Order: sequence, then C-alpha cells, then structure tokens
Amino acid sequence: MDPTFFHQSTLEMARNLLGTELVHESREGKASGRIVEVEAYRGPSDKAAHSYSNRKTKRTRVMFGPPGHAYLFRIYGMHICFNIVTAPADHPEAILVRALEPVEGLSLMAKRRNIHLETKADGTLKTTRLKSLTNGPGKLCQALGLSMNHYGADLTRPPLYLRPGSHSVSQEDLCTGPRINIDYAEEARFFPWRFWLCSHPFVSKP
DNA sequence: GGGACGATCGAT
DNA sequence: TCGATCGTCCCC
Repeated sequence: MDPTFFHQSTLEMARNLLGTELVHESREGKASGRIVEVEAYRGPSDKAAHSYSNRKTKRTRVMFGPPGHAYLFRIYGMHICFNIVTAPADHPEAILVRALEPVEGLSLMAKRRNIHLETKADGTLKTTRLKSLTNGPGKLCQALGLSMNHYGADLTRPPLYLRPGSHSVSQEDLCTGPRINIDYAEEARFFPWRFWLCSHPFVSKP
C-alpha cells in the first residue's frame, strides 16, 4: 500500500480499508486475507477507545506515534487483537480489524487455528469451518500468526503489510453500525463506527 | 503490592 | 449464557 494511504482521516480510512488485503509473511509461510469488517476508535473523546482522555501507557504508546503502524493488545488473557494506527502523531486513533476473508495460506491458517478443513465430495471446502478461521478479531490474529512481537510494526513493508485488494468495493456494499462489545462506553456505544461489507459471509456478527 | 477487568472465543 | 485466563492499569 502506498504510504500516503495512511494520511486520511480515521473514518475515511476505515471505509477504504474494506476490500484491501492484510498479509503476513513468516518462516512458516505466507498467509493473507481480505478485510471485510473494521471498527474505528478515536481517542481522546471516544470513551470506548483505549486512548480515551489521552491515556498514554505502555500499551497505548504506539497510537501516539505516526499512522501506518500496528497496535496490538492482549485481551481476556488469551487473545490478541490487531489494529492499524491512524491520524498524525499525538492523535491516538486506530482501526480494529474484526474479520477477514482468507486469500492465501488457508492450510497454514487452519493449522494455526487447530481447525481441520474438510472437503466435500466435489473437492470444495466445507464452509462452516472455513468461516471460523478469520471471522473475529482474535481468530484472525491466530490465523495470521500475529503476536505482541508485531507491536509497532511498519505496515508498509514485509513481514506484515497491507496491499490493495483485487476486487473493488462499491458504496452500496458498505454497511455501518454501532461497535461490538463496548457496552461500558456510555454515549460512545452508539457511534456508528463499525464498517463491514453487507452480508459478507466472513463478518463476525451478521 | 493487590485486585478488578476486558475492542473474545467456544462450548452448552 | 457462561467460564477460561492473565497482562495491564489503577488504586491502596
């Protein structure tokens, strides 16, 4: 992705991320997926954001830097979530990637997720297990092999980067609504900052 | 130094 | 609907 892609406003970029591809090249191999669902988090006025009220800690530090880097955090003691830092330095905003459609490295993703991909008689894959590879923020990190070691990674170059998607996304394919699992965030819980490809099978919550 | 909690997941 | 599971952060 051209570095100038990261110089747009957070909400604008959230929309434009849909359809682009996230790639991770590791020793185990290459895995990638098309982004089909994201959420924007805009501290310091967004009560749902980790950077709310300009909270600058070891965890949120990277969001205060330049855009186009990886913000990862651990949640519930066992899962990792991947975000793209947006907005200029000292404006701590980020976009959570919530779901991907697998593109490359399906068997590697299945192995990392401990999922056995069954094939039907005609040789095509059964879709129920396929979906569970990457239809959630924790799942996609596991499938791509992302860990806290990727904290702060520059997303314009390997091993972890974004690239333009192979099909274009039209405006009517784009749905918006409130973000997931932020009931604690008072008025911010209603902000329509979740963006996804309407009725796409890999979206985390239809 | 201690304790409460969470931008989730998977089984029930 | 609920339990797992632990690093982070805030408070004492």
